[in-house]
Amino acid sequence: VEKDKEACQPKDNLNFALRILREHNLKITVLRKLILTFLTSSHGPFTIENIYENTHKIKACNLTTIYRIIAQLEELGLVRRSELGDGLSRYEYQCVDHPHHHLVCRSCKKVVPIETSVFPDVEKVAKKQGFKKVYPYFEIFGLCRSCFD
Amino acid sequence: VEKDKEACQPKDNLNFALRILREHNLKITVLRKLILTFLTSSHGPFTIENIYENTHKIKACNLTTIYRIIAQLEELGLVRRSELGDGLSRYEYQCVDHPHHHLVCRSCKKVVPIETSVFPDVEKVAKKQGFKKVYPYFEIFGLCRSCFD
DNA sequence: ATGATTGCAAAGGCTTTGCAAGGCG
DNA sequence: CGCCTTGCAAAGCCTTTGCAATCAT
Repeated sequence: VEKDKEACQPKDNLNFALRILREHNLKITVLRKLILTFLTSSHGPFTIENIYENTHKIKACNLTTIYRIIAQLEELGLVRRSELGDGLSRYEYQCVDHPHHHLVCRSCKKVVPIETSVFPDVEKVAKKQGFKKVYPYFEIFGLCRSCFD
Repeated sequence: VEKDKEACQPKDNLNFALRILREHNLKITVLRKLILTFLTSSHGPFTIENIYENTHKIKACNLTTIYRIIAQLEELGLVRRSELGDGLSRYEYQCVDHPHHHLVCRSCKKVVPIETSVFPDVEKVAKKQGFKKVYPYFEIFGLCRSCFD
């Protein structure tokens, strides 16, 4: 999915996502809206469990359904998946206007966003290696102050 | 485990690893040696399955054992784990003299090593975010030419 | 009304654990 | 010989699948 620039203003993320759903003939169900509302208004990334808990306290639902909806959103490019090294996938709303990398604490999984501009050569290096496309999103691991002894 | 600089010459990786094992009172078993020989002489990263297949064709062994040995090697800092996004952990021998990042094709999982010198600001940026230590190893995802339509 | 979506139960796939047998030093 | 290591079987966990019931348009 190619997103329009103008659609990514903070408050429009939810509406943009709903539009994408409609364009793909996907119905605007209560659960989809709840999940998207949560993701577009919170800083992630979140585990499936996180998303399930948040959603479930508002409306009874099933873990399986969360898995399915998130998979669809990822497929549509509305959600980005991150692997932080503990075997749990994490997800966050992906806004093309605010691409960023993650600085991740290996121990406590604390996540700090880092501007993509910090690594200006990524694209160039990738091209040189024969890559046609690189994602402006990756995880850099380390230990945050409180986890470093 | 802090590694000595002089120990990381290509042909010494195996001996270095064996020394580390001894220093930790871990026995030099046939399987441990086979796995380390494979890892120190091949370019990774490899899945547990990869390692198992390679080892098993030389000596009958059990998948469980491979998991256990690799976990120990990772704990010792001799092996580095990578998550490439397909749910399978991958491992490669980690030599402090040759830290590098991975450029990974999201589709075919092809891996190209990238010199850490290409991203000189990583450390600085991490420090500014309150991180005491960052690993000079991370994965950058993209699509290689053959997988890009 | 009708095709998409959800819940529930079960199956899958990778990984870990328990325990007895075997191996290294 | 004594403790570490391995094999085997079973359990754990997260995730996916099948199918019938329910919902959005």
